[in-house]
Amino acid sequence: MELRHLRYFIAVASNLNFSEASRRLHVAQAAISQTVLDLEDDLGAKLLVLTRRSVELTAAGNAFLAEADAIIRRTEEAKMTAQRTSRGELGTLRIGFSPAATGPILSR
Amino acid sequence: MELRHLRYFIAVASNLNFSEASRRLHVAQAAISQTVLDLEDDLGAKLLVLTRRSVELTAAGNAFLAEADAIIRRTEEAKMTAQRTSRGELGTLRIGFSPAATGPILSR
DNA sequence: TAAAAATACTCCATAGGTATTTTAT
DNA sequence: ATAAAATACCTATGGAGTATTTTTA
Repeated sequence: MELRHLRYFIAVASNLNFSEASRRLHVAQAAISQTVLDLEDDLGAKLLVLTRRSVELTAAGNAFLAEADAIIRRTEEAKMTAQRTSRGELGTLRIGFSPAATGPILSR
Repeated sequence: MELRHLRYFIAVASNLNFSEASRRLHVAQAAISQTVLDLEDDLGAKLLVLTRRSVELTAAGNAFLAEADAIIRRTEEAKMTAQRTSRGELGTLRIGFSPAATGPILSR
């Protein structure tokens, strides 16, 4: 499983339509279809049912959609956190005495 | 960013050693090196510093490691949830009257 | 018949392997 | 000199595109 699988599934589940997801993601419909099938195969669970005139989520699909959404959001937060920590906007401020004038008085 | 990046980074950060991560993951050292560099590039933040005789995490690396760990664990939970829901072990039980004997008395 | 998803096939981008170089001590 | 990471290069897997078939209504 890769984030790509989650991103494509979310797009399909959000629109309940593979073709629409294809347009939104700028990825061919066949690629999305294949990726979602691969995901179902990896999970060992059906996520979608193709019904008359539309796509519906199974119970598993519903549950997984919420999880997938949370995971994608978390990856975005993780990226922000890394960037902000890197810039020194986030983290632990440690202040202390140094034995001499050798050590850092501010470190992270 | 894909889960592969997180998995490789976690392995390196856990062992503080690329070669050891390579052995554990059964993936060539060069591939891991490249993947972690790609990750740092994508994030726009250094995660590791190569110091004498070892690898160390930067503050950003430390923060990102915790996030990455949580994300990977969450993907595993999501998979379990989908499987269990699919098997009917998890979900919403809905019981009610049907107008006649036509509708389901148990649905999800 | 129409509209959408699955399948077939092809191609190419890139993940990953091997070999080598660089770096650090 | 040694050990480990980065770089170079090559190969091959599989992601994605186009075209077609299948399915559903």
